[in-house]
Amino acid sequence: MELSDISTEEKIKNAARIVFHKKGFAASRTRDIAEEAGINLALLNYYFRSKEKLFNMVMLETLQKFFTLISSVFNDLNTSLDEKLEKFAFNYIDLLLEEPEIPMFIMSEIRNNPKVLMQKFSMNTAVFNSVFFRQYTEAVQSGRIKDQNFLHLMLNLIGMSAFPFIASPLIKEISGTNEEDYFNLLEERKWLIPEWIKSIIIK
Amino acid sequence: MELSDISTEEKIKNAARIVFHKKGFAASRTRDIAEEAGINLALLNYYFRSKEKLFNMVMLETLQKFFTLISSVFNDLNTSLDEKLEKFAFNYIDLLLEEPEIPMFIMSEIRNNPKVLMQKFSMNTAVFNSVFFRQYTEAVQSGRIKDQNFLHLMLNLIGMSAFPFIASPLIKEISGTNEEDYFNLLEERKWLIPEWIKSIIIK
DNA sequence: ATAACAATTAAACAAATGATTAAATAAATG
DNA sequence: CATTTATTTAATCATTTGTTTAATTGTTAT
Repeated sequence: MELSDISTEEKIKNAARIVFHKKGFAASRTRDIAEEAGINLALLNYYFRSKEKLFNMVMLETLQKFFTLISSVFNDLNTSLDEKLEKFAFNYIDLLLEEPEIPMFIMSEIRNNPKVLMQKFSMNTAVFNSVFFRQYTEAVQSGRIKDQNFLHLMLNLIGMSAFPFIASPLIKEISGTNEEDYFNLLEERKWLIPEWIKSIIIK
Repeated sequence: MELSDISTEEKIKNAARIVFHKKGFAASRTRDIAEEAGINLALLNYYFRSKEKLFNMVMLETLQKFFTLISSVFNDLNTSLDEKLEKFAFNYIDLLLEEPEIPMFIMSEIRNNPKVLMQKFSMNTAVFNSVFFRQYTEAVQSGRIKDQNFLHLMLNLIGMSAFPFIASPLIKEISGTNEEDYFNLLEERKWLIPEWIKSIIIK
């Protein structure tokens, strides 16, 4: 019983993640999720109490994954500023190649739920109190890099990595690029983005 | 009658644009739109035949606005490559400061509707057969700038401009930046992005 | 002014959808 | 084995939501 319990519950959660990530909360039907999971509709409310509770669980795990990655790179005491740029682009794009819907999912859902879910994370610590931030500030003060708002760096680093996934359907359509070529382009960016960022911030 | 007809129809379309842009198709209720327009619910189906038709109209106008801007900058015969970078960042961010929801709206809706709406535009001409593209190719061949896929440039240019709007709620939340400071940051980017792009592509 | 047409409204309909129930089946326990 | 507990299912409920209808009001033209 133990095993099958976990199994069914996991099946639902996995299906919910797939459907919610792809279509967002409002466009996702509980029947879609039940079908995707291959289970009876009522089981969804048996294991989780409502569509909303199930969604919150998926959202929480997704944000967790995102911020765990950020924090582990940005708060590593053993890497330099440059190494952090390299590691972030590489690990983040790698993650998104496995789950390309994550950026769109997070951004589009947060525009509806303002800040409810966010506050459970110590995101400020992960980013703005990070070792990365300290190293950046020091590099500015020592005159090695330009004195630009740290937010610009974050927007450029995260944006350069995530935007190609967010805009993927549009870009593929207008450029006529196929799946494989687009994948190769993203692989290239793992190496190019750190170089680009460096050439942007260096004096 | 003429005047009030147009007025009511416009009221509905404006309300639809506001609601659809903010919440997307699936999360928008026809009743929301009617209320936003200050009209009776039935008038929505009287003037437009369905929620979907109304949505398509809004989507079409939004894409129109976006691609008109792109094309007018990228196909100007009287500006250089560098001037086009400057003009695009400036005009595009200016447009988005007035309607910040546009990027999120376009990207999130296109992930559901694959390519239906897109083909009505000559986007390929606006971007990949553009004067801009030709100037870029020539600059590469003459050895002035690096030989990198044109798509990287497009992703970086559009991404750097649009991503701050897409990620606005998330970034404001984790950085604790208020509305005014974020606005100033975006104003700064109108000037910074062209410089960044140049330093990325220059040899 | 009145007939014809257009615009507006309140009410209702029908389908979709999140949630619940009660019965059936499976598993665990003693 | 008998009983209790957990899981699963089919059917149903209640609400939401896009759309329609029928009546009312407003406008135009003869």
